[in-house]
Amino acid sequence: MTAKRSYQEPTTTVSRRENDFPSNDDGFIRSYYNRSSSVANDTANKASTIEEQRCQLPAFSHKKQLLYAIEKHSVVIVVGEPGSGKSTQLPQYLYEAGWSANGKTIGCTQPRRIAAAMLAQRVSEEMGVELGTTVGYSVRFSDAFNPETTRIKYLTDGTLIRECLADPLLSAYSVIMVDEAQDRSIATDMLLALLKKILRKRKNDLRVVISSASLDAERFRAYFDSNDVAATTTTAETPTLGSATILSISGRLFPVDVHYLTTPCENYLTASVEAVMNIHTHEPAGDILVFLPGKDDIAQALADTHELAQNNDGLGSMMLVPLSAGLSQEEQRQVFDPMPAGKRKVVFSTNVAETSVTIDGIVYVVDCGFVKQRVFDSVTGIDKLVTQPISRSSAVQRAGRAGRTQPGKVYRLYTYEAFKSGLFSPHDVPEVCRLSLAPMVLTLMALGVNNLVRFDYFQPPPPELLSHALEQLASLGALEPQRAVLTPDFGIYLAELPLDPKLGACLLNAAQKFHCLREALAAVGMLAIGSDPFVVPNGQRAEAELDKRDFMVQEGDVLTFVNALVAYQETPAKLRSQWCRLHFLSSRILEQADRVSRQLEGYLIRMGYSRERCRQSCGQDFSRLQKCLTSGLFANAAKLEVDGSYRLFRGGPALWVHPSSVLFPETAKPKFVVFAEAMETTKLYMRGITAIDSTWLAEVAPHYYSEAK
DNA sequence: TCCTTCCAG
Repeated sequence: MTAKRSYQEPTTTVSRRENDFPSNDDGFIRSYYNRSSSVANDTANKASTIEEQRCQLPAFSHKKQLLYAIEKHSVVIVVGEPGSGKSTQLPQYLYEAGWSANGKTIGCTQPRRIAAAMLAQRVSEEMGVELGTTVGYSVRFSDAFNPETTRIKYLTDGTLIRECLADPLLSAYSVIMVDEAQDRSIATDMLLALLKKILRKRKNDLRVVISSASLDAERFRAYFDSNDVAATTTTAETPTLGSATILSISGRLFPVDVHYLTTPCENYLTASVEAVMNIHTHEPAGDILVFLPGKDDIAQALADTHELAQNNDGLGSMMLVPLSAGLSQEEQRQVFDPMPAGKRKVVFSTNVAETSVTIDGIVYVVDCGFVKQRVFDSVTGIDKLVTQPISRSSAVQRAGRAGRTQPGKVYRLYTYEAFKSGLFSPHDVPEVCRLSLAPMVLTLMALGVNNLVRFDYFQPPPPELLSHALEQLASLGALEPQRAVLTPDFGIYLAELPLDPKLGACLLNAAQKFHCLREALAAVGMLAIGSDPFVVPNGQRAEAELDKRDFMVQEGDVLTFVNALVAYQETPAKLRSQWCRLHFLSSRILEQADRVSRQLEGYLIRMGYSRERCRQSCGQDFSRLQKCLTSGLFANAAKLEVDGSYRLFRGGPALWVHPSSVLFPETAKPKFVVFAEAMETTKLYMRGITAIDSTWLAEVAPHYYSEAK
């Protein structure tokens, strides 16, 4: 039994918050409380027309202001909370005001594919046009637009960056709105920098709208203000434009009461279960959303809550649901199912529910205060998965999930003092400061950015990450010797491929040297997805493992995955999901990998490789495929140690075979391997392992390995 | 003895 935990009285919390929150985030937090809920909500207005609903959105009252700002400034930064209508309305206002009258397009980027598609759907309905005509979208693997007629186009920031490769000035667009810029993904940061560069060349005919949910707007303005946009010639026809200006749009969130622990908890898992039980026994109806760092935590919390609920009479009226990315559509659906009267839904979720997935009807949020984040170590070249305290903006975002449809409450499983202390940084560390930059550097170079150190980044990345990326690209043969220029026979093709450069190199080498594209496309498709297609259903471990033997080969995981994907691709489409169930394979993962490998085949064909070349198989000569994988992954070559771990040739920490690997049993361990990725979780694990012959290293990467060891 | 989340014509 765990000790009872007490929460501060909400009233005390509120008054303390207003008195001594640091002014920096004070405004943000308090804005939840001071929001007048005078704006009627959608359910109360079922009868109102689309046009009436549009007029009720907070964005509507700022329409004139926005249009004026965009007339006079080349960059407008819009700060708007969820529900303000900025993503749906702003592009429409611009369209109505004639910004696309010259045959140009108003683009609006989103960090996520689903958001782009859904917004396009919504806006086409509001405008009464068919999706794909005046309003369209374009994301990877799916689009609906017509270059002739589409005037409002939603796309992912990655797609727009790809469009830059073909049209460096983005001349098809008159306005580009970068939505959700607070996301700070590598793609968003890159896009901001590219747009700043483009603005210098398109002083008067391009407008940029940056929209962000955080109050960090000043930073965006400072960045764009340093652009020399207005400092050039001014004539009557081209009056001087102010550079960047800021506009605020209030949101439609309801007040959320914040509760902190009075004493720190030792274990966020037990604390979160207690919080759920407390809410369930003491609070009125309303669903609960619990934020936890990982899937394991979710499963454990769910089991614990289930047990506690069963042991307490009358508490069985809860419906417990897990939520994380990677669940099937079917599994995700029950998160959205409305509850019958008297039943309370409790969703245990990872970060997906913070931005990607929005669940209606959440009244209570339990926030454990932690998140798992990927961090890349440029010294070892190893990714880590680190559980760490969330940022304050993340805490605000999580809290906001309780106030979408009615006033709510958030229970933070940490103390107010801790929240106020340096433990919670104001913002998340942006991706450019914590991930491998090789893909970004490759794209920037393809766009003609040659001086990567002096490039005008939105936020300059750490030098060691940049030099690691340059070294990696050079070692793969993508750069001219001693020069930061892409090689014409390899580097520029590598930049075309939507892949990590290591995997792209495997693919190009398969086409150019090893003639095994059939399998290489499958291997790279699987590795790009990064998931294990073999599933182990509860209680069927033995059967699943037995069946996996049909695909398993001693050469390792990648070739085993290739066997599974090739077999999947040879199964008639109609039978595939049944075939997957029979063989304990995930049809979702194989379908994704198949889609990626078919898209990559399309790229190769456009590069001039024939369809026959793309279908060329290594047959039973697996060593060709193994060499091909070695040719891209040679920097991740490791040799077996006596304790069963592996070590990189250049030294470094002990690397372990993941228990899910076909090479996990002691007897299966080859002397030498290459792996696709190393990731530190509970231990430092290799992923996507392939057995190799050590003599191949000097053969495929002589510059890296002088001789076999 | 086990992996957070996104994304790329």
